[in-house]
Order: sequence, then structure tokens, then C-alpha cells
Amino acid sequence: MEAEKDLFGKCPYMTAQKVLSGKWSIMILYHLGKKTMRFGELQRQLPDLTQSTLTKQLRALEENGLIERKIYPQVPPKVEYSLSDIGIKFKKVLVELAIWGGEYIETLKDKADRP
Amino acid sequence: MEAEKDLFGKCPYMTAQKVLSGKWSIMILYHLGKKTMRFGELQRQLPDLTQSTLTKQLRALEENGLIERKIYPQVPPKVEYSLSDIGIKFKKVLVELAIWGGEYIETLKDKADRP
DNA sequence: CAGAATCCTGAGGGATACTG
DNA sequence: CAGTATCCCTCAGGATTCTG
Repeated sequence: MEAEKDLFGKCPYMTAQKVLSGKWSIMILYHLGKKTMRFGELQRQLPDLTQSTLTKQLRALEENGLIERKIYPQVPPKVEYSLSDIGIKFKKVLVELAIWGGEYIETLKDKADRP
Repeated sequence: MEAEKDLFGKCPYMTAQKVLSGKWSIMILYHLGKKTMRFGELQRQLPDLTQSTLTKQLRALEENGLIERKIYPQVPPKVEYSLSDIGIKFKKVLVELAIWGGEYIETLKDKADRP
């Protein structure tokens, strides 16, 4: 698609940046990294975004190949989201991200303690 | 500042997301991770952004405590940018990010090969 | 050299309402 | 349940120009 044209030949950092630029991308990848989830369940984990926003974010991640969407043809609808292969590999980044994020929050507290 | 209020108490992932949301944050951190640099030198490494944009991105990173700005009071001006302590710790994330970004680009090529 | 000051624009995110 | 379809609106990013 168009996304591929944009990303081709770019450096890994810029590529990563693009894919992760969605406001909720990281959170979604984190939750799907724990387990495959249905739309509703995922939404309950992320109370701060609306259905429409969640849908858009999921579509974007799917188009970029990070997650997979499995539709069960039944009524009522059932749709499961899970990490793709490359999505699973992203977990390693998430681990470091979590560690660093924790450290970062600590530095903020320190600043607040002695102003 | 206001940034602290926003970030306080949030999960590490959301915190990280906020700090890295700048379009060029990762690239800048990567370059400054290699060495301390002056404004002009940094700009030469990143030919795709204008001075004003680079300035804004640097200000944002500085406000978030990721980089440090050292001003030499002389004429013509000399300003050096470097990673702060917490900025240095971010290198670990960058490493994983680079690896994953490379893998991701590979998956794109695979898709292109057999459409 | 390393910026500050303006101005502008688009797209990403959100709110709301409707549906198979 | 898991979406679509609209509308709206902010604001990050960029272009441009001027400066100590």
C-alpha cells in the first residue's frame, strides 16, 4: 500500500516512529501482548478511548501488520485481536520501554520532592 | 510544570508514549546518543527538518528532561546538546527499537516480493 | 550560529449517533 | 457485539522571515 512506499528504505528509527505514532499504539500492543482479546475486552482495559477511536487505532495497527484480526462469522459478532509475528517481536521493545518509563517517572518524583 | 501533572501516576507506557510522541524525538535521541553535538551539527544529521522545527523538538525534549542544553556565552553563539541521565538510559530502548525496526522493514520487503 | 516570532494547514483524535 | 458514518477541532509540524 501507500504505507509501504513511505516506509521503504527509511532508517529503522523513523520506521518505528511512524508505526508507533498512534496515541494508543503502545498501550494496545502491550495489552494484546498479554493475550488475544476480543474488541470489548480490549476496550475495557482502555477506558479512556471511545469505540470509534479504538477501532481506528486497531485498523492502523492492522494495516501496518502489527496485529491480526480474526472474525468469527456468527451472531452476535465475535472479533479477536492478536499480535502478528512482527508484533510479537515488538515485546522486546515493550520490556525496555516499561523499564525506562518507570525510571523516568522516578526522576519526575525526585524533581517534585526537592524543587 | 504542567507536564509533570499530566505524567504523574500514569503507567510507564503512557508516560513513554507522551515523551516520545514528537515526530523527531527518537532520531534526535539517537544522534545525541552517539555524541554531544552543537545545533548546527545536529541539523546536518537531520536534513529533513527546518531550524525552527528542530528547535521546537529540542525544547520539548529539554522540558521533559531527556536532553541538556549548554550555552557558551560567546560570539558567535555556541550551544551544545547532550543526553541527560535519563536520556542516556533511553539508549537501551533505542537498541531494541533499532533491531525491531530492521526486522519490520524486512517483513515489508517480504510482502513486496510475493504480492 | 542559533535561535525567536508569525502564520498556516492537515491529520489525528474525539464525541455522537446509527446498525447488521 | 463490534463496528460504521459524520462532524468537529485542536495543535504539532512546517514554511518563512527576522535577529543578537
